[in-house]
Amino acid sequence: MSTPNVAPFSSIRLDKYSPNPIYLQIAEGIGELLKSGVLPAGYVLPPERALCEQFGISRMTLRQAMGLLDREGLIESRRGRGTVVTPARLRKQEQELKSFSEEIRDRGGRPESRLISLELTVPGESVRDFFELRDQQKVYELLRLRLKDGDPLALELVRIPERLCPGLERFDIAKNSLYQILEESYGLRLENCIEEISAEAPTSKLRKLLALPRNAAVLVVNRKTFAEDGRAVELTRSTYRGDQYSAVVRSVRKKKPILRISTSS
Amino acid sequence: MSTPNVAPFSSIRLDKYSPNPIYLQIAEGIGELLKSGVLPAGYVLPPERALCEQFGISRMTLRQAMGLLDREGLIESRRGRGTVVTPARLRKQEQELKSFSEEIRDRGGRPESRLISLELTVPGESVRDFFELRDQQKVYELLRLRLKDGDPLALELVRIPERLCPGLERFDIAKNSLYQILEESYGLRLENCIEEISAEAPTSKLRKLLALPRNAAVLVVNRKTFAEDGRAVELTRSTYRGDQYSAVVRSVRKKKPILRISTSS
DNA sequence: CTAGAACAAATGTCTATACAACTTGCAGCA
DNA sequence: TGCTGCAAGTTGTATAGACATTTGTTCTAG
Repeated sequence: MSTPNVAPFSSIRLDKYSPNPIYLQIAEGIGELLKSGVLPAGYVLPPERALCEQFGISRMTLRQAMGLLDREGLIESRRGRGTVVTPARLRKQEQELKSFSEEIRDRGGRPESRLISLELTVPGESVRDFFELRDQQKVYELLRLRLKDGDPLALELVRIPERLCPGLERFDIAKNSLYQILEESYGLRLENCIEEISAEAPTSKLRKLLALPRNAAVLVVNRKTFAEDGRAVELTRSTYRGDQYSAVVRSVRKKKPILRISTSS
Repeated sequence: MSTPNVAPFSSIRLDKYSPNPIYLQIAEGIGELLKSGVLPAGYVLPPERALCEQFGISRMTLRQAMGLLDREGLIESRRGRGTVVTPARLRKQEQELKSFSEEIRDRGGRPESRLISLELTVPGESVRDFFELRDQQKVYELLRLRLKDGDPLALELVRIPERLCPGLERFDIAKNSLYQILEESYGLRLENCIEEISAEAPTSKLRKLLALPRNAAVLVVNRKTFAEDGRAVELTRSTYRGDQYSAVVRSVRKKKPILRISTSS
């Protein structure tokens, strides 16, 4: 149990003329102290009123900042007792939508991509329904081999409606991230996806492409991606080498009520 | 685009003497209207000041309620414009930690369990490190066959330190949910888990147990479960029939800043 | 010595208000 | 006609204070 001490907070400088509101500056400042470990897990924060005085702000404003930190699971407050720093492993961490390249890089690998084919075709019924297309509206079908550190890791079949990105074939898809092209050149801001992960035995064709050892399985990820406005953007089937790749998922136990105050930009 | 209309909100009754605070009552009331579809996606909520007057509360209190709804992705506010109801598919939905039984039931199946063995053993090094055990401290090893609608679906190996649940063998584990026993009889409140999902080719023993067809793969889920206080509680390896089961994951694109106010109980 | 009362300290809830920043539509002017 | 600028409406940010509720401690009465 550490003693509340105002000293570490003096490093936080408020800029009254910043475009960022005060409560955000406070939250970011304290958040830094928490994430960097300057304030260790179990540390008892000074009472709200002391911090208000320290920063020269009103209590509601401070509580707005504390709400953000609480929402991230960085601190935990209890009425009558005080506010303590949460141990790192209890902090929240949302499942994050990443492109193949982003994910491989996060895992410390070097991603690479080889375009096998790019076609513009009339989709089957299920794909057409998913994208809510009319008859004869086409979709791009992108077949790519994905590599990590030079070795084949996955085969990826991407489907995107032509309507959302006309002229996609003019981009150098092997060089640039597909997500980057969609976001920057077509203004499609991806927001969330749903993935269905299953296991299959590989076909012989796939065995060759991925250089699979005998008796290996593949991990199949079917991803549906949606834009901020809710439109379906992408339907992708990725087939990973089962001996080289695994998906990581983090879940939380459902609570009865809702939680705490924070603020939106 | 619908016209703001105060009428639907008159169904919300506030109880000044309820143990639940006003802002929670408001959030739950409006949340009901949103989730039930009484207020459809795209509906423009009355301005905050109108709602304040309607409910007879101050604006800050109303905004506390709105913050909760925003945090759940049920509504979206824009400065200068107003607040609209979010379409269902854009609403947030946290990845939820479920037991096998809970998950199968949610998918509309009938879960069943057959205990194959229950041993109390001294664990190997990696397991001991994970649970932070001293030499000679033991763990329960539970091997169960899991069935859905009478058919084998998965083989599950659960490891739990004896220290956390001494006398576990006295419970009828086939009948009762293990999670329920841990929570209700040992006070272990599970909070989150991390799962690593991979694909493998089954061993011949596994092929028999799960009645796997020729040339089928298995989906392997390694789950680490933690309690509210951060202690490691459970280490489980589940092996599912690849042709019968798939995992579903929902991810969101990372935003730059943080979001909005809400409150903790 | 203990049980209970009183108190102090901390967070939780709520009010009433003021001003800032953004959006939209409209009036008025060139 | 077309553009500018303004006014009204809406959400975002911030203040200062009051009281409620919970927890832990201290003091007192028995």
